[in-house]
Amino acid sequence: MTGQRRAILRVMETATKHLDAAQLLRKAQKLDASVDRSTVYRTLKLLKRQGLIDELDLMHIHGEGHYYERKLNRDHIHMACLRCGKIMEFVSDIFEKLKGQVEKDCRFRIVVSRLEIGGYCSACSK
Amino acid sequence: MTGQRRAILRVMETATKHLDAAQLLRKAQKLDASVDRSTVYRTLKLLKRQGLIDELDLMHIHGEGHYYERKLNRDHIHMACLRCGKIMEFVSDIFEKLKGQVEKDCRFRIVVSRLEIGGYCSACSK
DNA sequence: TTACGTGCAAAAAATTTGCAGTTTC
DNA sequence: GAAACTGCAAATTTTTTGCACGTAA
Repeated sequence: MTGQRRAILRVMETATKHLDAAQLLRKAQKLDASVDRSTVYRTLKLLKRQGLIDELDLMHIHGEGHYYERKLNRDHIHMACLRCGKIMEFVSDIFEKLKGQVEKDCRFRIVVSRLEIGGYCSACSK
Repeated sequence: MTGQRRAILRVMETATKHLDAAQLLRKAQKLDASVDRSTVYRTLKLLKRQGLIDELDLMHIHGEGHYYERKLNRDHIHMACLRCGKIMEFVSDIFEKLKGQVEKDCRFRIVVSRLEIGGYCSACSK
């Protein structure tokens, strides 16, 4: 556990929205100016492998990069408005049921799952 | 409608598995040697916007690129085995129900949705 | 004809790697 | 002290863009 990793983890823990690698780098450098881009990528890969964070695309509304958020107890769906760009989250029992069905019907042991939906939010579909 | 686009479309239509941009380029060039990488990307963007193809990550099992498949009537889930790399598809009524719930409960008009699951297939979890 | 599509080459964006030196435990 | 981690710079990988030319309708 190094100072650089501590800074990156701190940023992930306190983030209020989904961050991409570049944003994460900038924020981590405010806590420890020595943090390098490659350390960010290396740490993200590590956290991903440990299952501590989730990687998102958010429907690539901005660019081709990835976004990250820490994994919480409860999985959630991400919805991205194709017009205003707003990202919404939604927890659903039906989603849990669906995953249960996949595990059972396909005999597939789920490690990670990602449901992203693109469309128009209530404000934008008026 | 140009010869290049025809070649790209033909490849998409006859593909038996998910192709990334580089594979699509190679296959399209076998039909029309003049097809350029940028035309592939431009055509993919077009087809994506028209809702004729879906873009997938397949959990980034190989590299950071995207995969493409033509959109069929019925949406399906993609499962990627983290050990053997096999990609499986699964159609589920519960998935349809989940999307209905999102549209209703969140007043969100769904245009495109993508559910990807990473884990271990039946053969690999033995 | 004329708007749209194309190849080419170069740039941009996103991520990874080799390496020599540092830090953690 | 050994193993793991780091910054740096350069390389890869993936996608996009500008531009002059070509082609479908």
